[in-house]
Amino acid sequence: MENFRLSDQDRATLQFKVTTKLRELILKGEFKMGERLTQEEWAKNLGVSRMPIREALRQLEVEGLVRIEPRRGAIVTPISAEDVEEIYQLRALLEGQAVLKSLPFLDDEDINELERLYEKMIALKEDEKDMEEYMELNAQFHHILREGCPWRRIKGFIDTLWKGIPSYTPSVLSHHLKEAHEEHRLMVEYAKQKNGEKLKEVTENHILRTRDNLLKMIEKSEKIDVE
Amino acid sequence: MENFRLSDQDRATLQFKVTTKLRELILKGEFKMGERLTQEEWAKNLGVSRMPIREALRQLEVEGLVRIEPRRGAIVTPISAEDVEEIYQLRALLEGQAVLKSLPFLDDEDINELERLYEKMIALKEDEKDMEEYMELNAQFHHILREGCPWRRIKGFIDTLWKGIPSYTPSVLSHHLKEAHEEHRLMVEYAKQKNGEKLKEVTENHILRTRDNLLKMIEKSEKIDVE
DNA sequence: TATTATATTTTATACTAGATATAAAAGAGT
DNA sequence: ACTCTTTTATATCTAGTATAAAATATAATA
Repeated sequence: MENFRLSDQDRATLQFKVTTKLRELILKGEFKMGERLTQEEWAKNLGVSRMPIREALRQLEVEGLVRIEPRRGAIVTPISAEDVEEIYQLRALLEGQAVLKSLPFLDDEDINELERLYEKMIALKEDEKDMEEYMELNAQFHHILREGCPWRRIKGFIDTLWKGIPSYTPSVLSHHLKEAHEEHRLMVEYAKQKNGEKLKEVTENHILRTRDNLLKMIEKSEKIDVE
Repeated sequence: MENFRLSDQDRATLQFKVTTKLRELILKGEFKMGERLTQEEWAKNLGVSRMPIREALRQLEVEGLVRIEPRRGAIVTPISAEDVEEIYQLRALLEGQAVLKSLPFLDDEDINELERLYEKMIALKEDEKDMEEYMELNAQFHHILREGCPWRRIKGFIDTLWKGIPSYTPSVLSHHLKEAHEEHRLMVEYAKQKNGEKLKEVTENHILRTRDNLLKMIEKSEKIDVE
């Protein structure tokens, strides 16, 4: 009983739920490229009025998942390999900077939490159930690292990028686990040493390597689709 | 008659106008720190219903100008020196990357437009009226430079940062004009040469130097306020 | 009397639903 | 094939209702 962090504030508003639901559907690939998302249709589908849908769409526009044209509506713009490249390269750029600014503000409690999460991650098995858990722990790990950063905007941008990351199958993930574990270990190490520059460096490399692994996987799976 | 660029798409919706208006008011410092912005009050003030206000606030939240607490409403969070530091440092980071990715996609027409804008800027006088013109030309100049970049998200982030920049008095600006002119000249030069790395470098330095000038000015003006 | 707890009123947001305006599509006429 | 009109679909806006938080008043206890 030590973690009081709210999962995402207690945003129990309808608008928040609708945003989460639609984001999930888009990232799962439930919409075709360029498909139009009509407000009334989805209001019916989700059993709410049109306004929460409207507001959700406006937020998803900022996240880059839909494009809104005035008086024309929302057009879904799903994720391509180019998007993965963009998201991860920007994450490297921004999270590198964020952890550097964050580190001086992290206390012993935070560092302990990092280590605890690291231990949990290396203890996981590589089956489907545990990979979901891994995703969650990994997100928490990175979140704590940047949390101390006093810059509001950079944290907002990074959160947006995280929300735009499609969820990948366990097989994709398990391939990069060994490397990821070692990088995470180094990150904890440098955080303990309060070595900001080194922490920034390994964070950037960690994210860029993840990008390379994902792109390789996507390339492979696209080839299989064609055959 | 060669410039068909729409000022910001022809977003003639009420919601767009309201967002623009409220953003302007916040950046002008018309609200006190932490002041609550009630929907109904501003609906009356602007002569519209509450919904366009709601949507505007949600967008301004993403831009970091207000904070929305569920069932409590919008709280204005104005700009501090720390914010200026953050905005310009992030602009350097992101615009540097964006122009690098953009340059290969810029055609001769774009480069000519850059040069034309540069010529216009150096021809301006340093009085108030012309400084407003300078701000506009400068924004267009930077916009064209990054426009070719195929990454949606980075351009969205940069646009957000630009929207959050408070407008400064001519006296602040005129102090850095000579340096800015020289940097802009170099940027045109490197763009012509298709030298992406150099362009990135000078763009970053240009923005960071602007940051330093602004911070010095803010420091000075804050001292005057205290006396 | 002061102070805490509880009930009531007030205020503002979140939501629903209906009216309006606008843009794309279909159809009629040249 | 092209322009103009009509239709239809759908986003945008207004207005009214419900609900939650905050403020105030009332009661109870030390």
